[in-house]
Amino acid sequence: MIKNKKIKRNFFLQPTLKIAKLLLGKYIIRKFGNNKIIGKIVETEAYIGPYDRASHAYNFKKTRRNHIEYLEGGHIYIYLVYGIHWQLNFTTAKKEKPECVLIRALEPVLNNKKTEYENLNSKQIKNFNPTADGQNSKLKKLTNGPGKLCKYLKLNKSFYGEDMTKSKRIWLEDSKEKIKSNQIKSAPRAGIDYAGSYWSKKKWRFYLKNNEFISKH
DNA sequence: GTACAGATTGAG
DNA sequence: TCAATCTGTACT
Repeated sequence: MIKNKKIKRNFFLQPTLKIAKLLLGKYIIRKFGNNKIIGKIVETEAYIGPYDRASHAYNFKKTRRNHIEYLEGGHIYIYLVYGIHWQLNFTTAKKEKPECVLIRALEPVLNNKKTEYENLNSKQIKNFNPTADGQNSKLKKLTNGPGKLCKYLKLNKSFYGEDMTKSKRIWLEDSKEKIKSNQIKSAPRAGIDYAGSYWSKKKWRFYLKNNEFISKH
């Protein structure tokens, strides 16, 4: 359940690995017109530049694409991979420390107001039962990957550098439930073999145990 | 300038 | 298994 409490700056200034875990169970609220698109975070990955070889900011690398990583925690770092898919990250740590957390999967939240579900009609939403659906549930496929959740939340380059603590169109809210440490699983990060085995084996990917919406990998 | 790979996805 | 095709890097 969503706790009507917006996440503030201090949250994003904690150690990055801690934030990656604390983000699990929190809610991304995306205001779109008169609607709210809401998703519960169920999978994240930490990237700790400049010493993390898998990070875009390895060795203090700074490019037109990644310079926003150097901002104070709480900003959106969004970029295009493979020329097609947007990837949503939140910056963490203090200014000039290029650390961030990638959001890899969400669980869509059915809002009692009108929530937008692309590719789903009202009948499908009504009939959806998250505990009884099969592998081919359309809703399940909607947000179980970093590129897909950006499409679901209608995010694009215009969110580059957006401040999550000030924005009127996207922010984070806390959960009423407390996530216990035994509900959190960790695993190696996805798609970073180029960084070498030392970094690609680091278990800096976190997800909620037994959640139906985590990404395939 | 050209070549190539990547924090991915969906179709076949 | 493969193609979609933007961004950054390593070369001519």
